[in-house]
Amino acid sequence: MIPERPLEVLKAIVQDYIQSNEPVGSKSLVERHSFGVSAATIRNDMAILEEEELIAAPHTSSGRVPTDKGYRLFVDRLNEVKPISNAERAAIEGFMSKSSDLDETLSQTARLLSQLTNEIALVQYPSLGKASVRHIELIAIDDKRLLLMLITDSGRIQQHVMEVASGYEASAVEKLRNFLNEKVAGKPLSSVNKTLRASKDEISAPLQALAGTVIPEVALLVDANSQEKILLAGTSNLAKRQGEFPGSISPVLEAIEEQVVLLKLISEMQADQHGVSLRIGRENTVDALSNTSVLVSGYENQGSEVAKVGVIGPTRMDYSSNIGAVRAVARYLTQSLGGL
Amino acid sequence: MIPERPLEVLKAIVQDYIQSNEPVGSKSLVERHSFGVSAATIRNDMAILEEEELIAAPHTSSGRVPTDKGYRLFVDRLNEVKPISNAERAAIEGFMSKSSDLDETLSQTARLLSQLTNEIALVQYPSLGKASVRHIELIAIDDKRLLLMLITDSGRIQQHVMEVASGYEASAVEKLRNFLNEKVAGKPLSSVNKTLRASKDEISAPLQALAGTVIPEVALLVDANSQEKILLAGTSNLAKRQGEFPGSISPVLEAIEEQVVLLKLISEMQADQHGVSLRIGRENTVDALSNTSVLVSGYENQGSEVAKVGVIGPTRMDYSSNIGAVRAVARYLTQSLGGL
DNA sequence: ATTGGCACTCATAAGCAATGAGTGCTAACT
DNA sequence: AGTTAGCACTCATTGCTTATGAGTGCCAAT
Repeated sequence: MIPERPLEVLKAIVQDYIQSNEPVGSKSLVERHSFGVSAATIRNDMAILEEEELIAAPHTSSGRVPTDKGYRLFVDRLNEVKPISNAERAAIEGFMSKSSDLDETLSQTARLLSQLTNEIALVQYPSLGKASVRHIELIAIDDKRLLLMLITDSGRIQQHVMEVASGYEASAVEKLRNFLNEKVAGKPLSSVNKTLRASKDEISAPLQALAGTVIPEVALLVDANSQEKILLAGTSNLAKRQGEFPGSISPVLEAIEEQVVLLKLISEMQADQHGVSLRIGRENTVDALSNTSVLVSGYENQGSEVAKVGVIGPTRMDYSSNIGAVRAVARYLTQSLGGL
Repeated sequence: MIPERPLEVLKAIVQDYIQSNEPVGSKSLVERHSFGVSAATIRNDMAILEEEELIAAPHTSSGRVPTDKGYRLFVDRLNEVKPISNAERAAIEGFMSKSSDLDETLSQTARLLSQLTNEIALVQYPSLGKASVRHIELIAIDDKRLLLMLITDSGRIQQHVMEVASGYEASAVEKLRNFLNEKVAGKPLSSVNKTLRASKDEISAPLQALAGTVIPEVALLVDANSQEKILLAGTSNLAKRQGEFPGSISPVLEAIEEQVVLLKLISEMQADQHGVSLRIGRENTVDALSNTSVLVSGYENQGSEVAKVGVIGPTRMDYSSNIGAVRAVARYLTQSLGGL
């Protein structure tokens, strides 16, 4: 077990390093914090920390830098989450309450969070997997095309224009619409395909032709769009702090533009005691993100978590503030989703 | 008037500089191109070009670099647009023909163009200003909320969920829907508000209450959403070539994330003889983009230009290839929009 | 367990000469 | 008049050496 003071030293190292982006040495440490002991003593403590691989020296005889493991211990045991300031709270509230449109709400949330944290913000669209159908709409656009819409209880709206053999009856469209809604409205998305397949026979003969075209499209919409989607904002924040960043930022940008990778990553993350989930450096299985930390929190709709919201930044990000900000934003997002 | 050979020299300088990103000197110039004259002669020609401010020297006695004006003359008079390769054509065709969904088509286009050019690609959503209404849809979600949808002939779909005083009749919704479509379907968006205001009195009494809530929302949808929208892709391309970029890239990223600025810029741009429009360096009124060139082409729907597609990159981009790529992508986009 | 002292390391900065690509200019050449 | 060779000059870049100094590790003393 690591004794008390060395842990305090680690905490100080993390804080100083986050602030200065310079390896921190024993001397500057005793200057800036009042440990009541001398630099030599701190050096002994640092030796312990290095032994435990909580800190490392970029080169022999230079200051120390926290390792991923060091950051991990810091956030798990040493860090007090900084509550967001009143100004920030005001900013969030002002931002959030504006729109009742899902797309807009989410993209505003992303922008807000990136400004609050100075990191890259990500907002995942409410997952369709857990959602249920609120309504299916079928609209005749012209005599050859139908617009099919799928509205979920999270407010997400998917639409698809499809070609149909011309010459269908206007009333047929309406009947089919009613039929579809009767069958699947209120049901979870995951059951839609099965339900529709099962009730194929119940369709009256004159509708069969139309239904034959439409139902596969419904299936397609459900499937294709249970593909998740992520919104990003503040990519320039990364570029801005490029100097502070070890190595090149472009692989990072590439990785996060690759939605599939990012989705896989955040879907693996489960909330911890703070209500957030954090991957530090190499804890991210994605190689390009080995110098970054990913911090997410879930937000809810109708009482269950539907998706994640969070930030991506250098491992030496300000965990105290960022955890607070992400948590707050997730909470407000849940709230404003309830009103949608 | 500038004589022939100096222009050839300028062309060579631009080509070499685009390729190497190093100031180019008289000696390497005669080595790589067969002018049939000596380096000293080229130096004289370069003196002329410098006099005309077509090239400049970063510091005394170093090679020369084209100025914005130099690039301008190059693209206007010296550059032959490189037709896209068969491989590229195949890539475009494969990419484009996949989806019949507007959102997807556009975002794929953006990704495609960024890969083709290795620049940041931008795709503007079809402008609502020139579009007309294909259909208005009004859907009861539950007893307190209505979903209002506006579908334009370009395939763009806008929707908005609104709260209404509870207790409306299902039939009222349908009647109002019919009424709205009768009035504005097929009409240009710009006339919708006026038309609806004018025909307010024609609404039968029982519908008045509902109409009073809905019509302002329609207006809102038309107005708020004639706000244009731009899709970006390949921001990492900029980061990747960061070394080649004078100064910092982060102001550039910030500027293009600021949609308003970008929209204003590209809306000012009018196609030239090549079918594309190009702003080089300081020709962009936006300060942050003084080291970048913006290259766009219009794409059409139903015979008239509805929006722009293009790339943003360093002024020393490969104009020959990029102009070809942007033009081709715009053409294919027009084509695949026709099928939507 | 803590501390002062001390030798040692090593990144960084500063100074300096050599290199070489590139220029501008002049005088000779066609 | 246009072209060229020659030459002196500029200046970024490179490599080299030499401080400087922050920081370490370790030991003997407290």
